Amino acid sequence: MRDVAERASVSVTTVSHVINQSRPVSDELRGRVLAAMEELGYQPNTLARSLRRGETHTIGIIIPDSANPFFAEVARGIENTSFEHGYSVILCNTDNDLERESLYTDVLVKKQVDGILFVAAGLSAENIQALQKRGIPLVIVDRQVSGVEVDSVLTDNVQGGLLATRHLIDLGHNRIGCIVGPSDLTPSAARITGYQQALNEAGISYDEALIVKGDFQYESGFEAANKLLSMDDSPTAIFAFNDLMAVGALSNALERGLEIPTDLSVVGFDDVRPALYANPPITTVRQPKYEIGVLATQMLLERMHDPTLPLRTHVLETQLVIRHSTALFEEQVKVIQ
Amino acid sequence: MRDVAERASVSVTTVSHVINQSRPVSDELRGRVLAAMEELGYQPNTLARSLRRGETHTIGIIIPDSANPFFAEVARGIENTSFEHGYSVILCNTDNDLERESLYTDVLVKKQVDGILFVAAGLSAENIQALQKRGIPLVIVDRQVSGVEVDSVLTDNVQGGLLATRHLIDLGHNRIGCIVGPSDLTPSAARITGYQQALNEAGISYDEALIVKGDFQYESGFEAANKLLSMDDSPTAIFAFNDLMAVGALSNALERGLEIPTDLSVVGFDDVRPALYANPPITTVRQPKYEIGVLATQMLLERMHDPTLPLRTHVLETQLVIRHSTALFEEQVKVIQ
DNA sequence: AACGATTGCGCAAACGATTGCGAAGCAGGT
DNA sequence: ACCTGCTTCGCAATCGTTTGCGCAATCGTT
Repeated sequence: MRDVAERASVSVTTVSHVINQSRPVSDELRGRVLAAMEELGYQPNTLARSLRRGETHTIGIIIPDSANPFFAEVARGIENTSFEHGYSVILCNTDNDLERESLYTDVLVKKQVDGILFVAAGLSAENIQALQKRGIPLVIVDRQVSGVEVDSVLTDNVQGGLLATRHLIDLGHNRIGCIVGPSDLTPSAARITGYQQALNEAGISYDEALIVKGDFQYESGFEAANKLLSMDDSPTAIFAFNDLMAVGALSNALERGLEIPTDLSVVGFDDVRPALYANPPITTVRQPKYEIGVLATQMLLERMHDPTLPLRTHVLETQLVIRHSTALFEEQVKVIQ
Repeated sequence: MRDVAERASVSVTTVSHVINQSRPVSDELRGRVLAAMEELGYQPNTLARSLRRGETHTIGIIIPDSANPFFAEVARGIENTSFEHGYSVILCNTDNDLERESLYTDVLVKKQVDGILFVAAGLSAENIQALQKRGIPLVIVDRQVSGVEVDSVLTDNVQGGLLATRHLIDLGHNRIGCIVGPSDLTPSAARITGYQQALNEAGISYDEALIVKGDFQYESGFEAANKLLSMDDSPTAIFAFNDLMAVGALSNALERGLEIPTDLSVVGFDDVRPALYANPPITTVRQPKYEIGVLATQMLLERMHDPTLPLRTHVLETQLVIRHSTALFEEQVKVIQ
């Protein structure tokens, strides 16, 4: 910048002002400065600017695994809208490792990011409050933490569980297997609630034996279905709490020679691409993944611009996407007879 | 930092030195400083340090789409090894938009990243040279650009095409449909070469009609297979240049009532999860995606530490992963008879 | 007791920008 | 001729660190 100033025979002050248009500059000088910048191939040093201005135009995103199709989509939503608003994003994968998560948040605050997006993160209420105390804008995505008020965007998992289960019940199923996620993850708990609620509505009793736990990965869905389908009184439908597990369940059923959806209905959750790619394409509960990312970063940006804003939490609706992995139970009975 | 110094009754110099262990400090003072830091909850400002030291411990990664399972994997490789070495990564998705790509590279140099990883980027030889002239460490991944020497890591796509095609030929196929990618993408061209080479070896003539173009997305694979399978003399096997298109092709075949692999063999490329999840699981040519990411960032780190290093280009081997979407053509014939 | 080494620390100048304050020049009004 | 008010620009402090240089005290030798 000094070089530019020199070449244009002006002060660095003036150079700064033509760059930022922060003060009127005569056409004469502006021209010289612009020319000098061009000739020198000058690129402003954002570090120095950030140091002085106290803003980095960078946000951090802390996420379990950006290679997981669900998170990948919300990450894209985040990255895209950040880009549109002139922000860069630092990507931090935690693999659900709490230590790595806190290591990364430390890095982010040291790097003076303007805000942090926690998606499905495991941080405690205390952690959050500590960050809030420091005045760091943040929003929590896809996980609610009790005991602290914080900006957050969630999806209505109870509703999602309800939708999926009702759909199956409407099709005539009354023994519905359930492949759930780790119980400490709030979304999973909420979906169970929705499941139970739908059973209640229909007067179907809740059978603990039909619940088997997975870890949201394909393999665990395969294994879970294996258990479910080798029961004496095996379910006629399976509701997996995410699509990856649903696909796993589907594979297991197919491997057993079952016809889908004739012999077994399966519904997933999330509506990621693999659900659509499956054969048959899997009925699922759609979460607006990309939009979640968009909304979350919009909230973050708003908070950054006005820290006094009241805390908000958005909860988004889910939507049942009916494809070809679910069918009437009556039909199945006929086929069997 | 000034506060810490004051509270410990030492100079900021000393504080700096205990933080960095860059100079011996008496236990007495060190203790006071550490205590003061603790009490104040002090976190060093990385911006200032970077400004002074001229290094940000941050790298940029420019990538078409981090939500694409292939790129997602290499991104994870990059992020992980960066993290291990104490580097953060700024994620830049381009969606193959050249303007966005150059916008992002500008941002990165202004943010003074220590290096840039271009994966499957579209930048020209001139762009690369401009960056090199500026002294910015960079490595190119998954795309070779001619007319300039630059660090890069590629996979042996010719070999990959060869492996896949030979496998099909060994199974007795001689009409092998080929779903290729955009022709301006170097990997696609190389795979075609491998395909042709394998045909030559076997004395099978190359039939232009069997080549149909896709865009590496599921849908285009579906459409391409649709064309291929409605030909009068339709192929008995399909080689798709990535797994997403292979899955699309599989879906189309299944929808037509074809049995896989009895009526049609299909092989993909990349070995991403969706290929494994498919029913039947798809035979594919594995690229070491994660390792590509790891290797690329190692190369970048090495160049950053020693800019005088000779330019290198690593080309990685592919590997045929045989699953259940391919079978002997003879058997097919028998079944038909 | 005197003298060079060694150890332990602080001063102040960077790094590359932004910005409050003030100075110079000029026009217009009295 | 003088004052007022714009307009246009530069000085220098500042953001929070790192680091070359130098000073003072201590130590070990002779």
